[in-house]
Order: sequence, then structure tokens, then C-alpha cells
Amino acid sequence: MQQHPPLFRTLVEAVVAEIPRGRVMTYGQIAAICGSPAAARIVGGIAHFGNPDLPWQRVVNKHGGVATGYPGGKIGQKNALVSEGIKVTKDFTVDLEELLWNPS
DNA sequence: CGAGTGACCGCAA
DNA sequence: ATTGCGGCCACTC
Repeated sequence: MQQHPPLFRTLVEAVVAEIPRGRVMTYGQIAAICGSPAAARIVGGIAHFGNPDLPWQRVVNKHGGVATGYPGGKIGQKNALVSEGIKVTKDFTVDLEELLWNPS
């Protein structure tokens, strides 16, 4: 019963918060779910200015590669993903065919 | 309110 | 294969 239209940022954070452990999602897919398939960059921006408690490490790009601006760099994100049981290649990429999470 | 920015995406050389 | 450029749209200052 939102009298005001939900902010994009709120939707993105909600989706990211629903990503189960051991799964990943792409920026473009999250943006599309939130209603703006071309706002993939915005998702990244929200990741930087949004709620730091959310599992942003589970968010990867369309190539399955980890983000560049993650705190600690790609190493930090890869470390966080591996800590959750997600296999990350030495090329800092994850297998989207196996780990991509598709919300209902 | 206006301008700049970006943890992206896709294509061209 | 790698590198560079533009577009796209919401967020921050």
C-alpha cells in the first residue's frame, strides 16, 4: 500500500536481499526485475550507496565477472563469494549456468 | 532544479 | 583476442 511509487533503489535492495546463499544475479537482470532493464548501471550505483548489509558480492555482471569497485577489489568480492561456497575462477568469473539465481 | 557520475551493456575497429 | 566509445537511467551533490 505504497502511496508513493517505490524507489528503484528500494526494489533493487529487496531483490538483492532475497538472493540465497550460494547463488548470484546479474546487474541487468536485477534492473529488469525492478522495471528498468537499461538501468543496470543504477544497480551498481545503489550497490555503492545502498545498504552495505546486503549481499552485493552475489551480484555480478552479464559475463559472470565480479565487480571492480567492490571494497577490497575483485579479490575481496571473490573472497566473499568463495566464503559462501560459490566457486570463482582465477579469472574472477562465476558459472552463471550453474549459480545464476532466477527469482519467481 | 541542474549537472555529473557510475560495482553496466553492447557494438565497432 | 583486446581496447575504445556511446547509450542508458536513477542516484548523489
